[in-house]
Amino acid sequence: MAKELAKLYDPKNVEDRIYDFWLEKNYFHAKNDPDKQPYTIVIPPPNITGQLHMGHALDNTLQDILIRWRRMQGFDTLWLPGTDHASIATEAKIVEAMRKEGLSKDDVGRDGFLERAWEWRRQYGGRIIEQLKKLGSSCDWARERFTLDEGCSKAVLEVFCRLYEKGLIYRGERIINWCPHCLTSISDAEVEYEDQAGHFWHLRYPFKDGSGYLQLATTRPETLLGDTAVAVNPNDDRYKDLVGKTLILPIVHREIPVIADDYVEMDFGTGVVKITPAHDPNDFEVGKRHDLPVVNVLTPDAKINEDYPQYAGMDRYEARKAIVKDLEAEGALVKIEDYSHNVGTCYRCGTTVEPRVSLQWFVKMEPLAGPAIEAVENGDIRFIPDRFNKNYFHWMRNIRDWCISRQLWWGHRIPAYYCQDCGEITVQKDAPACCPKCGGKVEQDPDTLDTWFSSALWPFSTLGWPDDTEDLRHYYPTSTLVTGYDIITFWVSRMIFSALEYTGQKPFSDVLIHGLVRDALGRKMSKSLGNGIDPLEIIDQYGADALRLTLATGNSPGNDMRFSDEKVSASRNFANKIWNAARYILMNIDGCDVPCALPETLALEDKWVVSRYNRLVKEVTENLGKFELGIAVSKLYDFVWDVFCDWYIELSKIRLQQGGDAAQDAKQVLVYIMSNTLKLLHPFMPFITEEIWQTLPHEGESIMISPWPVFDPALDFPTEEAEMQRIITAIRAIRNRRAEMNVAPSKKAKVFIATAYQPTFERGAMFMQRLASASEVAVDANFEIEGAVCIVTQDAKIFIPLGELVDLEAERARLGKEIAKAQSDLEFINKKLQNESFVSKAPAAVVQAQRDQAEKCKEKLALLEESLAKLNV
RNA sequence: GGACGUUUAGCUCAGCUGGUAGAGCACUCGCUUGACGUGCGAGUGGUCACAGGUUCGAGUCCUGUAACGUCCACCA
Repeated sequence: MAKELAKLYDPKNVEDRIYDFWLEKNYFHAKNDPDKQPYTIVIPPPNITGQLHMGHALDNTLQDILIRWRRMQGFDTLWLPGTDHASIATEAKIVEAMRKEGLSKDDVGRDGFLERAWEWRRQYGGRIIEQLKKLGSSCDWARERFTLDEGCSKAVLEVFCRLYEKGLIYRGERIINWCPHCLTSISDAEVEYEDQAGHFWHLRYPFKDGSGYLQLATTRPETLLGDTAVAVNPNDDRYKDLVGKTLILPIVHREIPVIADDYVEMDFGTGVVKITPAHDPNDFEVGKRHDLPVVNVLTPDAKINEDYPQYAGMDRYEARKAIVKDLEAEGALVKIEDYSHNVGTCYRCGTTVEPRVSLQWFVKMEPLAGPAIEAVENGDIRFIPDRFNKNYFHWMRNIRDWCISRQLWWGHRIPAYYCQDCGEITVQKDAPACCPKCGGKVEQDPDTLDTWFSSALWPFSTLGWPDDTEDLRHYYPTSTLVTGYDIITFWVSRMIFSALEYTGQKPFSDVLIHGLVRDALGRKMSKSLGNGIDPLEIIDQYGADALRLTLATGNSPGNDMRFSDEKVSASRNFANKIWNAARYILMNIDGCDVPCALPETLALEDKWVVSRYNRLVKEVTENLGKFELGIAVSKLYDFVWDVFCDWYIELSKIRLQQGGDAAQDAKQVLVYIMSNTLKLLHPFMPFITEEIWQTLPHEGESIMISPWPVFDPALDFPTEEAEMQRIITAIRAIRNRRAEMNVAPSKKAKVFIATAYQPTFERGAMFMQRLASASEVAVDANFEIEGAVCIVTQDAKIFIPLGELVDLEAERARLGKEIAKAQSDLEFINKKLQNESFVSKAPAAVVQAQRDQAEKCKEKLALLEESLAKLNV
């Protein structure tokens, strides 16, 4: 940075250069220093299909703030980056790309497909990583991982085999959620429910013996093809005698029994339910209890299968129409009612999921959930804010087995081998040459694992587990996980039970939960709405620091936030403000000849700003410790703009103009406060703080590895702070009066101050000259100036002879107003003090404070009245 | 159906363990102030969603209501 700086801060000239400097110096690299306390964050790995969006920007800004802060505090920090292979999302992209070439998965085969997928990952997988760098993320890129890399895959195999041996992974025929578009099973967590308008079709199923019929209703008439029973409640007197009788299923004309099951609600509808075990999860359970046949009527892409030639090939909605028509023709349709119900959809593609019976692999969850619940209950793992405990507990306590097999090719292939001869299942890490039981030929399960199965291992698989590595020993368990509330169930919960089960340790101590970044109108940013804001465009326009500051400002754990251009430009303005404060200091110091330490003697205003700064250190550090990043940054904002720029820099101008020792002291304080404040600001705005810090006198080679400021009791100056505050109050009061009276700032005026704090105001005289347009300042304990404007503060009576400029009437009115205000204030306090129960029950200090205030109020009132009286003379 | 969150100045939001409400933006007035007009100074603007309760005292604690939002469960 040259001495002649541009008036405006231009991030484009700075950010890439600084980032390259950090990389070159290898500052992001975690040294694994056994003498230092570790602080570890593993990144929530973004999908390789993804582009950086605002959610990532927020998530990673928060992580970078924490990491940079802890690094400066002297921790051995590791922020471990990486990406997720995102099985469904990536596979869908590849399939789509192939479709455009006129190819299908079957055309290219498994190996050909995987080749394409890896090529895709080589080409695009690094894209989001480059985008994270633009944000300033100080990740240890040398440790970058990928969920499908060798190490992570090794961990996946290890876990799968261990769980299988322990009986916690099993294969079974269950009803699962099937996405007819992605053509794979998905877990319960991957289903999103939405309200959809639908219908109730009321149907009649006749008895075989011709003795009438049972009436029931369904929202999915097409599943009737797969009905294998009709159920009623065992306690339902209406139907008690009918249980065991046989019905004829309309259209199909198959015989099905009437059964009794508690699952049926008597008071809902007619109290009769058709049971389709193959196509409804509840019916599946009923079917199991009653040993009913499971009749599948749909193909994987949700078309009617070959068993029903008249409908075969129709998709489920076409079939519905056709079947309703046929039911009507057969006289089985009673009526159609409008009905709105919740329908499960695939969280990836939005297609309505189809419950489907199939052979899948599952993780038995109950034994794993126990310790996971306990770890949060006993405080080993903390959610911030803690209200998310409730979500977590609810999910964990009602957990169902986790369907982990996916009918996809892109992912970790299930290490299960089936003997083609004897049917033996062998689960092991390496493919067996032949069946260990009969020596027959074996074939590996074609399916892969749920993406979340590998991300569940992320905090330790990335550190080398299952091997006992140095990194694992030093950096694990990790410290903080930063993520949005939307993936607590998908990811956070699964990491917790996985870590406890496999490593015997928690995966992390604190989980900082943040909300969603919404648009300026509070809407979720989404592709379909087209209201997404591209963080890279914001960076391009305003700079990464401005974006980061915006995301940190007002950020409160767990709460959503709105993003708007106005906020970013306010942040950009703040960056510019800092830039100009630095410019001012650099213009006034001669090169780097100012030591970056406080001078031996501190003037009143120095002590004031140092004391304020010292308190800032404490507040910022404390709030970072509580994950209140928004509060920390707002304290910084206020200090920089209000305390340092608006007051201290203005005050410093007096001594800088005087020159000599006084000027030298002021320069030192300016440099000291500026460079230390930059340190506090660095985690939030890394680029600009580095750029400025490098130009100021400094020790060390980078702000990002400089020591974090520490609260110092020796820098606490409460007396001087209060003293300076009196002067500031007086200056404000004078400016206020002058503004009210429309006195041009260029018009200087004498100021006479009558006060009990004579020394204070004598010291403050020069400040008033500079900042309150005073031509000269006289201080005395008992001034009485005739024909002057009188300003009353709690500490002083200030007279300004502005005779010719004063509108007497206006002044009278104004004084009257002020008296009224003082009176009502006094009244308010007196009312309290006259309240016996207040005086007796409130703490003594509070009562005393009120008494003091009443006294001051009385004094002020007296002064005001006196002034008014004088004016009237 | 269950749980949670939000409701404070025109807008976006702070307000910790209860002691006469704050910031940024917007608005009004003034300013070629030797760092910055992406700026400086001064202002206008709020019965803190509503109703009860606890307390000497409630934006702050408790109970309930309403609106908006989110998550979970789900009756065919």
